[in-house]
Amino acid sequence: MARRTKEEALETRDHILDTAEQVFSEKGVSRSSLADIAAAAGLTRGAIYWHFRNKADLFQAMMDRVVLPMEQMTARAGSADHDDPLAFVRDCALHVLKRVTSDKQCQRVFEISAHKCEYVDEMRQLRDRHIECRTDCLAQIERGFRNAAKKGLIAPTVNTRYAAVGLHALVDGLIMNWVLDPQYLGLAKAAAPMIDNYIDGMKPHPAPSHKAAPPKAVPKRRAALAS
Amino acid sequence: MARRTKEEALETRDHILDTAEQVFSEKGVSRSSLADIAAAAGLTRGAIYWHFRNKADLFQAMMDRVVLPMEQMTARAGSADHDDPLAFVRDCALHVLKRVTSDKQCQRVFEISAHKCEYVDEMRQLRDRHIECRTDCLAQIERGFRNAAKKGLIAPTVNTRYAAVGLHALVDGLIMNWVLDPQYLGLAKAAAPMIDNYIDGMKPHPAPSHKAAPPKAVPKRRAALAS
DNA sequence: TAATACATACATCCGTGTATGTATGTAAAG
DNA sequence: CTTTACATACATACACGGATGTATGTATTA
Repeated sequence: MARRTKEEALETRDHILDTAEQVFSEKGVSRSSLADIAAAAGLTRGAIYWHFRNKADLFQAMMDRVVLPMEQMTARAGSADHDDPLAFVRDCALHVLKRVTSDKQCQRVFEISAHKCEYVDEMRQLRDRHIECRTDCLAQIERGFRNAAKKGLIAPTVNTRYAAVGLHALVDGLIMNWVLDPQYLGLAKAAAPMIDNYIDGMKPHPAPSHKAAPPKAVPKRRAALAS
Repeated sequence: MARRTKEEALETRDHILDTAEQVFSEKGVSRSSLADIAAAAGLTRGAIYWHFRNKADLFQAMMDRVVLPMEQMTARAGSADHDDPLAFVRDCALHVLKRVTSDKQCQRVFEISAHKCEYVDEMRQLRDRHIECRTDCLAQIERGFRNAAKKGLIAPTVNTRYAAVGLHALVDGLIMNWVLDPQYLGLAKAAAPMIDNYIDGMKPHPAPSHKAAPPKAVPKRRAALAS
């Protein structure tokens, strides 16, 4: 073969990334050679080395396709211009979970990053980025919680920092465990009741006050938890 | 050198495992050669091949030293012979978290299994075991919750299955995130309030009933969450 | 014609597994 | 109590494949 048009070259690049996802998912990152990926893509290593500097660069590009849009979802979870900040945080968490369960590519990439790669050496920058992203995410959630606390939507005894860390750990733990073995839980259906279980636990105790409920029709939150 | 006594041989074996922990933690499992480990231990590959069949066998032995005792902790979280099953589940979760934060070896091994190895090929059996262990753990937690529900310690609207999955995901997520970067959270101090936040959210709403509280003095659970 | 988009070919290194060497402990035979 | 014989606990040496990076070839295309 030889040179193809720029469009086709971009298709080739995407095809390499798609194939890399599958090969990484099957054999793990470090056990996947560039020859494996090239063969699975119907190409040779020459094509890969043309589009990417090395395996780490290829891996990075593969991650970016999923992580970049995902980061945008959490970036505004704590924005102050909502009349129900608590529900907004809830919806953001659910959006992330829905995304993972519905988007196969997202699922594969999360599975790879969680259980099929090692955060060392070149991948270490990925770890640093992961931590940075987590810090931002936690800050957003906590902002949302603090806004909710000001409006009396959260019991004043709740530590918003710990509550934010807890929610993040809950969502993160659910994703990690689900991608490890998707059939351990119908996550798509369980997501809402589980998140609500956590969120509702933060609300003031006395009664499901009539002040907070009416604005948005969410009557069956707790009822959905019934077995 | 030559043959040493059986005692010394066992010491050598343990020393190899200790060294493997450190090397794996630094370079990741797949990038650590047996030569690296041998050199770091002041030995040669011959010694390793004497005590272990190959790297996978060595890794397995390293994991067993931590995982086996850990599995015992969760194995009886749901036993029915406690008057406060809910508090017992809580204590089990806290014990696990305390262990991770206080036992350096446990911390390193968890870090390796979470972020420094790939669950593929030979390691796949480790994945299967991980899943099996999780299934048992979930069953125990759910049993504890059901026992608590019978005693009215949990709101009847709570789905015990989802609640168990949630608690496990929370603890798992906390551990994974903490070993990734221990300084993101003072886990030792945050553990109790965070677990209590989750557990308390499951309790019946109307009032901190006088029927359930008196048996064990747990007056300040929610207060501990105050910021 | 020159840059592009790959394929092909080559040199190098690294890790594994195994085979072999070797010195010591251990136990039975004398 | 020696001596012999064998198993143990490693160290050393070798053969092999496999992955990487780069250099070069080649057919398009702009």
